[in-house]
Amino acid sequence: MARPRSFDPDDVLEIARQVFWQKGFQATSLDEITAASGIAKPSLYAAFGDKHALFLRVLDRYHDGILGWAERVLAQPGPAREAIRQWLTGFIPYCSGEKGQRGCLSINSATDGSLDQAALRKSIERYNRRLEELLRTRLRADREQFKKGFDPDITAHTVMVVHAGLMALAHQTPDSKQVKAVIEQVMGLLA
Amino acid sequence: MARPRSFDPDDVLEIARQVFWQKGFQATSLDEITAASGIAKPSLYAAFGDKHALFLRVLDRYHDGILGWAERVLAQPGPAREAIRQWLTGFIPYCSGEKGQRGCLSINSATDGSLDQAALRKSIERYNRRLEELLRTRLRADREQFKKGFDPDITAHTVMVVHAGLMALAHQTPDSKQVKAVIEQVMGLLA
DNA sequence: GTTATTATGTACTTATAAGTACAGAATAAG
DNA sequence: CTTATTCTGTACTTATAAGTACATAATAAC
Repeated sequence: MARPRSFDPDDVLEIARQVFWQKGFQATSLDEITAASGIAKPSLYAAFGDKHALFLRVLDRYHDGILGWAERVLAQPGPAREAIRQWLTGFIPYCSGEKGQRGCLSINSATDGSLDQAALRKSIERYNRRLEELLRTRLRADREQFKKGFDPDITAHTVMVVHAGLMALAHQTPDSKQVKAVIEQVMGLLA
Repeated sequence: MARPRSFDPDDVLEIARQVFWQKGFQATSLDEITAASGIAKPSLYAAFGDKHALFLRVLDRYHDGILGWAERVLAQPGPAREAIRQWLTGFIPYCSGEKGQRGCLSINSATDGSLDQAALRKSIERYNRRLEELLRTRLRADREQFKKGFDPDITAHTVMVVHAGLMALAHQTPDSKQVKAVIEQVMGLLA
């Protein structure tokens, strides 16, 4: 028995993600988000809390999206090697060329010194832990396909490092061929 | 025939670097730099220009420091493999444990969406190009030490990606043993 | 010592952006 | 239709931080 909300919170989170992703947390003003979304500040504050809380919601959403996708790709039948190759390859559009310029929202946030609040660190940490767990689990399961002495745990972490590196260097708009070549070379470690 | 400057600009750049590195460009106010350095704002403006110009000076200095060190390490006699292992290993204190938390000033800046001014992008691009060139040159020179089909150019870039990844993940304070293990595994690509 | 010149420190202006007060609009229940 | 309740938009307050005006201090040349 009250006036209903005039917008879908998910739509606003989607728009906020675009703005935050483009300019970063600090440099994004709420006025820009109200301009992009058409939602006035009091409504944003009522729905999401302050700027940090809004950003946390956006980041969690971003994490969930990537984790869901990773789960699907890494659960594929066939050799672990191919699943992981496909996982890495899937990032190419996001870490090369024009679209890749903004890099990864999570890594951009992790490297932003002004964002070391506990909640954000926790969200990022959890995301990385889960991603690495997916890789590790898959590599462990297919252990016999690899050479003797193959260490799935270290390899999972190495793949995380490569992924982070590709996303960090994405801001220089590298060529997609170059990214592909690096992935192919790294696949040499999965043997 | 005038009043001499009461401070060494290099000292101020050193202090500014610490503050910028800890908190990031946006979150660092000039008041914090005046507090840390004891130099009042008008003197900073007279000596360095505005905040962006000061940061650019700091970043260039940072780049020069790492490039100088890389040049020394990579010019070492002995196998290229060992030189590069030593180069990567040298970053361990800066990408693990408490001290590693702040990561790499250059990568932190590259991933900061609010910093996409031309001058900064150029400085970072040049830095990365030079580093990769040092690696590539060294790998090319020792080409015969590697297996047939070894590609020094791609490998140089892969090492850059790993380096960037380690620095990006540094903010989670990983264990130095884990970093070491990743480096050792990646060294498997230099064969 | 005087003077021209450049640095320093205080205190200011100005702009921007986070967060909110409040009046009015929209709905569901009765 | 009335009313309680919650949302919306305008306009505000407040804080912070970039950049500067101006008076003063310190030096080198003469």
